[in-house]
Amino acid sequence: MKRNKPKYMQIIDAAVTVIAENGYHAAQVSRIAKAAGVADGTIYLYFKNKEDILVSLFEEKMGSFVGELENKISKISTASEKLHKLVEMHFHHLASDHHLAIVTQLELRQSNIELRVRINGVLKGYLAVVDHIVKTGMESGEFNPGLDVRLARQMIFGTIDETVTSWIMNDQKYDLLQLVNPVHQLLINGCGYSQSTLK
Amino acid sequence: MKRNKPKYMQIIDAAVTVIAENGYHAAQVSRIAKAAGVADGTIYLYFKNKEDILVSLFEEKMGSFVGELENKISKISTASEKLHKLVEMHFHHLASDHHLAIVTQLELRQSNIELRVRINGVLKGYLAVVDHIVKTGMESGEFNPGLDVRLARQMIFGTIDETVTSWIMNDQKYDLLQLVNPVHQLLINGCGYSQSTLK
DNA sequence: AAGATATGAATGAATGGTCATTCATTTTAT
DNA sequence: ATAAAATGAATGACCATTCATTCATATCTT
Repeated sequence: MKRNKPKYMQIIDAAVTVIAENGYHAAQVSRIAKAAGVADGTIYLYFKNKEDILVSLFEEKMGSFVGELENKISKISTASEKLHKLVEMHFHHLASDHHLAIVTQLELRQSNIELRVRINGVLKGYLAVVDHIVKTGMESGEFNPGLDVRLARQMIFGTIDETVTSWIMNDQKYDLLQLVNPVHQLLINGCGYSQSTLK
Repeated sequence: MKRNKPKYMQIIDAAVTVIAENGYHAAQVSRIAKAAGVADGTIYLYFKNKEDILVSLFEEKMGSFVGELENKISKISTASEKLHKLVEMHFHHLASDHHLAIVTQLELRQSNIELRVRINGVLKGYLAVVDHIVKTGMESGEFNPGLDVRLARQMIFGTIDETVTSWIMNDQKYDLLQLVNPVHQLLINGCGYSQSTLK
């Protein structure tokens, strides 16, 4: 019903820009409307309320990303290489859209908890991909078979997320994609000294 | 001047409780005042504004923790054991005060970016401890000498933080302290298969 | 020692600015 | 001509902050 209405996407894109450039608190509905070239009231023809804009934004922008991710990763055989691709795609996705990166890493997190629970729902798909990689690695013998899958997932997601957030907070002064290899290396081998330091 | 005024701490403790139990948005100044057994106006004798309560809260509760951390860790010789102690103290600090854990992991993050920058200032001390551990390990040969210290810090902090946040979001259904060993193990050896799986 | 005076901590009702949301009306499409 | 979509001014709820006033305690005066 709403997916192929042009105004729907117009409003979402305007919201990303307004929130990224002015911050969550200054992102009044009327400002988003103006940026979308639409009347305030029009917003409410497409979204239940202001929060719904935020969740929809995340659903639209992240939902398709997870699809792509699943697709690309399914074509790779080793767990280590799957993980490498995950890190690369995650970094690329956000490095190629600074506005979206600011919104997801900083602004969206200012939402209340009820909203964050809904956002977590969207994240579930992403985390399922991580879990799958971990399980694959454990079964193939690439990864430690004694791993706690939940913990491994939390390490992988926590590390990637913290890396991106730091990058954003440092005004994207360096190239995020250059960190793909070292981050992947850290996830596989940790801080400890390891024989196989080459990818 | 303000540190030994009883009302100051009274208000901070009330704020932790009110915010943890009702959420940031429902934590009106008047509610905090009532919980502290104080008039609304009194708050403004001790705090510049509402945000100042939040930052002060974090400064008070976290500042002393970093001091303790530095102290304990300086008495340990190996980097791996230092890291183990860091994880243990971090988990213990939050597992022993659920209200504080909710406030730091969920509620405090709803603050605006200006405020988060101030919060990051407080965190700097904590992150310096992490950096120090990483450098120690690299010098002693315990850790991979090719590590990027910033990335290693982000992995360590990101993993710990994500683990605590997940624990909170799952209503603290399991014992956080039981995760100290596996998390430490993950940080040192990563997901990969490693000879030394015992601590 | 008793009263007079000063201090500043504490109070809480009132204020004022902000914005999300609504809806009567207009415009566009079929 | 009818329905559907869009408009944007008006509304009203919300809540941080203010400030005139109170009150308990300390200090001074005789």
